[in-house]
Amino acid sequence: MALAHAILAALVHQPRSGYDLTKYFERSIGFFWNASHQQIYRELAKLEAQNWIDSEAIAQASRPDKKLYHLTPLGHQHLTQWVAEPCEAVAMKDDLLVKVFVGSLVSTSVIEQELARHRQLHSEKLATYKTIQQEYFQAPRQLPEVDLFPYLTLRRGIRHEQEWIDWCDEALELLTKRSDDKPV
Amino acid sequence: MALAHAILAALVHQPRSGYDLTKYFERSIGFFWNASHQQIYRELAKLEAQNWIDSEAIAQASRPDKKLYHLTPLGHQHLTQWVAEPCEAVAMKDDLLVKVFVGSLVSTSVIEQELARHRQLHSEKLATYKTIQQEYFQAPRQLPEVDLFPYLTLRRGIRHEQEWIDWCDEALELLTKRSDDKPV
DNA sequence: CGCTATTATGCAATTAGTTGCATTAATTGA
DNA sequence: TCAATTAATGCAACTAATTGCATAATAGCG
Repeated sequence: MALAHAILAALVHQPRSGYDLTKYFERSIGFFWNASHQQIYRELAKLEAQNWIDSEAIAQASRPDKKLYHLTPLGHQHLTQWVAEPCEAVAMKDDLLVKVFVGSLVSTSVIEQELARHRQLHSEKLATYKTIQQEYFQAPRQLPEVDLFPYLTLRRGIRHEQEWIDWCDEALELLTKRSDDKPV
Repeated sequence: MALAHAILAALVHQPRSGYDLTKYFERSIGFFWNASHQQIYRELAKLEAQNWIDSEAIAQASRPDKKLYHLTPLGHQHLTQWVAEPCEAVAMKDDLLVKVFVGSLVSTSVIEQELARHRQLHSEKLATYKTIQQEYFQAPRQLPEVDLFPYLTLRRGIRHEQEWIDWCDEALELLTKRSDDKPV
């Protein structure tokens, strides 16, 4: 049910259309919960049927019409309740690690290249996060509470990407040192 | 298709039964790819039908009989090919972060308690990983290549859990400092 | 005028994962 | 001897997610 709740969370401060939500799930909340537009539209229909959200048809002149979804009091209540519930720690699930685990099946350079590539991907993501941090969160201790929480999730993103980079470096160092010892 | 490949990976060095695999997915490879026994048995049937693995019936006196699954040359070939393919970075997906994101909906202490609880869960996991490290990987630079790769995945686990703990600490520090300023 | 991009919404099929239930056999401890 | 635990395997129903396809309207460019 977490997609449902992620959508409710995205509607707390403002109404959004399915399209808006799709965009929103490509940044912000999408940094730790992603969903395709197909998923989002399907879920919106369910949520509206349950009366956790309702929709407002907006006719637009310069663009196709849209439906703006608002959180209902019932939806707000359910979201609040869900936030207060404890949840389990999610387990890692990462195919790259499965590949590394049996990395001895292929040439070391294949793994090295893949690690270098992922290091690059993560450092790009880190740069994105750091830009957001600099633009919106200059003085975290002065933030109003509503903004402190999103800031904390951004901090998690930054730490996460940094951790990835550091691990890639450690792994690459160990692998390259080894291939120095045993050249092909 | 990654569960299929995770199973193949688990069978590279030795044959295992569905039950063995279930146990294996509770540790080792399961630290970064988990699966229930129902999933595993279903997948084993598929893999055998594709001839990527084959089974050997083992009659046991002191226990129920079992089926030992072996990787076939075809399965080995597909696994090797899959390992060599590049893969995408997996996005984070974590309900705790969704909850923190809209943490302002509930009392700060609710979030603080949840963060403290997760900090505990992650430090327990970290302790598990560190024990494994000490028992099996004393001298990483002297490891044969086959063991170096699993060691690298363990290192990732350790860094990951440490990163979680550090983030929880940072978050708790920011939240408690704030609640000092504005007591209820 | 036609092409591409953007905005906007959705259905259908398939694959992956979760949850609940079920069975058989032996071991161990009360 | 009975109950609980461990070893062992699996089906069925349901939910969640991915993939592929489809449509429609407008804007902007050449």
